[in-house]
Amino acid sequence: MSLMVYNTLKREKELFEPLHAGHVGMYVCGVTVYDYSHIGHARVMIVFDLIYRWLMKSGYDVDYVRNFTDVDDKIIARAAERGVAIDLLTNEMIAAFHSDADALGCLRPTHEPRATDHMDAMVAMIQTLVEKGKAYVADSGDVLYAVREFPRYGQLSGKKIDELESGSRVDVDTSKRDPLDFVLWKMAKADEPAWSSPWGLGRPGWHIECSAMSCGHLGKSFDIHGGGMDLKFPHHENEIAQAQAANGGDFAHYWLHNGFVNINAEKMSKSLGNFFTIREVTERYEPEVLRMFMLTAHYRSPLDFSDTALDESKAALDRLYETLKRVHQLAETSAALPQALTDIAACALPTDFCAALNDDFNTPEALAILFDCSRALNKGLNEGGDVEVLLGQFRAMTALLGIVQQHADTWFQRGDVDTQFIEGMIKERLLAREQRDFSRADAIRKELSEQGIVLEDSSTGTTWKKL
RNA sequence: GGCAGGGUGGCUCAGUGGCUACGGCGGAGGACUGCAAAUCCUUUAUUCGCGAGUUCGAUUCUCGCCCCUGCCUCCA
Repeated sequence: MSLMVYNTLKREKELFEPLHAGHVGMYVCGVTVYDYSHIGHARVMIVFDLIYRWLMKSGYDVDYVRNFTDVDDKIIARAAERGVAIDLLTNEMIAAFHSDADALGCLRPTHEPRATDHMDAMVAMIQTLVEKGKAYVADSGDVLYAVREFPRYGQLSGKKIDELESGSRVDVDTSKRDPLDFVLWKMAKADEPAWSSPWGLGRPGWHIECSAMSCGHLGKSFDIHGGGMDLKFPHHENEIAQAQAANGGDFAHYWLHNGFVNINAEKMSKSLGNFFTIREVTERYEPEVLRMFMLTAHYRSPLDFSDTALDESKAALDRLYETLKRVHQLAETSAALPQALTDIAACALPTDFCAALNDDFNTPEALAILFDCSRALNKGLNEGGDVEVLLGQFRAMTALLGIVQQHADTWFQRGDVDTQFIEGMIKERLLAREQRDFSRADAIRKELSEQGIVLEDSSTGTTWKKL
């Protein structure tokens, strides 16, 4: 089966063919670590985590690199504001990022470089650009990239230099040869962190960081470069210009961009105040709900965030967990544990599920297949048929998507609950039912229900869950 | 203004040149149950923004129009 991916550079889906057989190099732009990550970041983490998982499942040896931008104006400002050292702030935010990503079920990339650990590579790349006449030292002392010296500038975004300049909102900086020229090396101001370079003390511009880190880990040419839609221009455009001009290689072959998380159909942003951090959301919803929510839409589509949408994702997930719960019940009563419960690696994915993911990572379609499987499984469980194959598929699909990874009881019985009290009430109700004292039984159920506890009677006994 | 991507049932979200337009949420009816819950079954868009064209046939291709979002400044 072959993987088709939408390549922003070509503006069409194309067959994915890695540079080196059996191996994939993937670089994804990470975050600037000056604050907690928001749900927009969560989308990038989850989207590329899924892509990472699918590439590995497809048999590729994947080098997945995601950076941390740990030197930047915002970081400097935030550290000053808080009166703490920059390291302290960035280390704290990186730790927070990891705990968020882990909670969302994202696997750690193979490499997570920090910009400050790659200064030499950045300086070297800038030096090459200066030597090749693609960059120059401006009157301000900053080193700038000369966009006019790179004829293919605009290949990714489809923008033309002249069109960009007419109606441009860029403030004209007189030290620039062209208003679009961007900073490669910024001269240090007093009290700012600085590194030495042939042009004096300073620090790198944002764009060169990613070019240096990606090429440093993956080579001059590699397979996939990803990031959020808004990074297409100017960030990725500039990365291409730098890397191609400096290395002469073709840089990344496939450019993948995920759509935005919107609030009320508008882009989430701090200026609009419609901004949620991952931890704010996961305080109110299980992290898996957020992950599920991200998978319900195709990765390139915009995704409207709301409590209603989250509630729907929660409901959808509950449905899947109901199936799992029944499987657990089956396992408890049957002599031999189904292999699918003990050995997920041995479980095969359905062909149409694979086809969905091979079609530009179509997770909504993949989920539809999962739900079909869930229904078939429920039915098989109802009718007492052989469900081994279906169960294996169910487990394999949920494992790949990174959802339904908890025990059903953990999922349904979480939160503030007095288990002993509930179990006691259930026993009392059972007794009442045996004596056909249904009004007493119903009173017990009502009392529990008022505490958000729902009872479910089945042939194997009564179970409960918390709403 | 330039560039990019959209408009599919009450909501959400897939998809295809032609068989009954995927799935989830919600609604209705039924089976099961002492009654529920959960589950299963049935049902819920003569129709895919509007108009025209291509075609034997278009929601799917082409053109025009209307509307929405993003990028063009830091941004996932």
